[in-house]
Amino acid sequence: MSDKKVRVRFAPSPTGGLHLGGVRTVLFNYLFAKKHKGDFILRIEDTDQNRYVEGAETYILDCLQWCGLIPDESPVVSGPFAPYRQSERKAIYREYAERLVMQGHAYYAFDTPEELEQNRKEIPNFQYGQVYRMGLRNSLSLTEHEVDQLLDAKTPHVIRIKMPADERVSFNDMIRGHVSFETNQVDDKVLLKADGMPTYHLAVVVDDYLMKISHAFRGEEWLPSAPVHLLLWEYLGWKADMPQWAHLPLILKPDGHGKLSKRDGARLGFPVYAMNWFDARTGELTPGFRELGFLPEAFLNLLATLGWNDGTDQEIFTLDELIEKFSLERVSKAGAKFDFEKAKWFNAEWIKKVKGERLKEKVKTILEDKGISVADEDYLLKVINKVKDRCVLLPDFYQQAAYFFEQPKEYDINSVKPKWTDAKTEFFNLLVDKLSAEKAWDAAGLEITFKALAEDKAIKVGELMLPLRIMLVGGKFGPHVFDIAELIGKVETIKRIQKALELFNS
RNA sequence: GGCCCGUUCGUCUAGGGGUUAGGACGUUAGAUUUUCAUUCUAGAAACAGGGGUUCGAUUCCCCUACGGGCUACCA
Repeated sequence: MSDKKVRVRFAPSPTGGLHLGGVRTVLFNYLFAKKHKGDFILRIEDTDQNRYVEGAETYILDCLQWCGLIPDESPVVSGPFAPYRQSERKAIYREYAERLVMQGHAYYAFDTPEELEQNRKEIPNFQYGQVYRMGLRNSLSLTEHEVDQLLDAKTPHVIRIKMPADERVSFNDMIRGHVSFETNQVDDKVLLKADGMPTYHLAVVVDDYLMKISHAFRGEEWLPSAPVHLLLWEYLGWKADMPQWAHLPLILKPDGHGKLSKRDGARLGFPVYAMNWFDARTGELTPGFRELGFLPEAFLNLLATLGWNDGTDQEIFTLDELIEKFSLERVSKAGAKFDFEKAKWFNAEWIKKVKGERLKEKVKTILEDKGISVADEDYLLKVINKVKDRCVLLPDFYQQAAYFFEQPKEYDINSVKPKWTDAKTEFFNLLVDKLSAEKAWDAAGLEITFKALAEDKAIKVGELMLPLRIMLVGGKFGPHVFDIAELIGKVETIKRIQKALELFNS
């Protein structure tokens, strides 16, 4: 690695929500940058007017915010290489494209999209390149005079790279090692579109150069266009400054085949986007990990271990640990199928690991959204610490915590009724008296009182525990019953027993 | 079709010329929990196939198969 400052960039196009794979690319960029005390830049690649979606850029920003992966330079924080939106850099690219034309490494092409479409249909394996370009309308096949005329008449045209014949371009990928391509196999990619906007190919090279990017991470789907980019770096005379590349393995569908897509999430019932994405045009809402109840720590953790490991058995990592331990040599080459079950496991682990305090605001919101008012935050914290080990997703806190704040709405009566007896009614009536007289109100003391009375009445404790649970909780779940009684307090405990007693006896 | 990349339990993966091929999720069985979950213990479960190289290959090489990606004036 050279001694130049590490600068990496995440360069999404604002066309919709941020996909799992996108966030993982951000993560790896971020980890690499922070590990090497470098800069992490966010650059918006909005060169396609047609696919631009309102709100997508804000979404990306919010998403990075949620994950805690904050860029050092971006359209909003700015920096020495602004602007960071390619649409605002439009004028820059033309100059370089023209330069390539002058040097003979690129040329004007006047073919209409329809003509090309026609060719692709009629000629098997049609490629705009070596074989066919002289038969098409461009500044290579036309005379200088004809070209000037077309240009003067403002004929719509693009600029294409002229792929050289019979060359082998190769480079060293940080993940894959040596990769090489035959130039004859690559077509003359469009560099500058008819609307004057650059394509990704030109823009990424120009901006990576201008923004002094040292290492470039992107998905494996970009590997086939690497030779184009490589040649561009060379032709523009920047080869010495070319970033080192790393093509990340893809995240695949859990079942069938192919890249994981938004559709798969809907089909298989799990999120694919980081956060909810609402498409104003279609009115469609695509669910996200955040809203489903994932902690950002867990989300990042599961993404990090999808294609990377530290060589030990450790699976749970904090962001700081990831920064410390991350290394590209340990990124795997093969694509990984996404496993939502394991994703949930990561979240459960993080809910257990994290301090109750960290969960307070989130749980409060969940409860309040369900109409439960949370006045006492210390009490909430106690409740959270009692039940957090039983929650996989944040919304699970509703079921696990609601009964600490209000009487059960529903009772699992069927678990009690068949074995209900008058003796039990008598027991609980006596219990109410005993509890009323209880001085100290703590779980251990309550349990002693309860068991003593049971023995006195000659009823098996086991016969009484479940009814008491149903009385306090409403169902067969939750922590130790006496812990619950202690927390909800004397008055509430007695109230619930009395109310349930009426229900059981009606 | 062409080009490129890849291939260890169902899934994520560790390992690496000589190992009882390790871990995790999930799954199965059991223990603990007078509920449920947690936790704990145990079990089933993998080197795609064929050729080389080698004393020895799952590991290195080649081929095949399979999987994936790209093949737009999209990124």
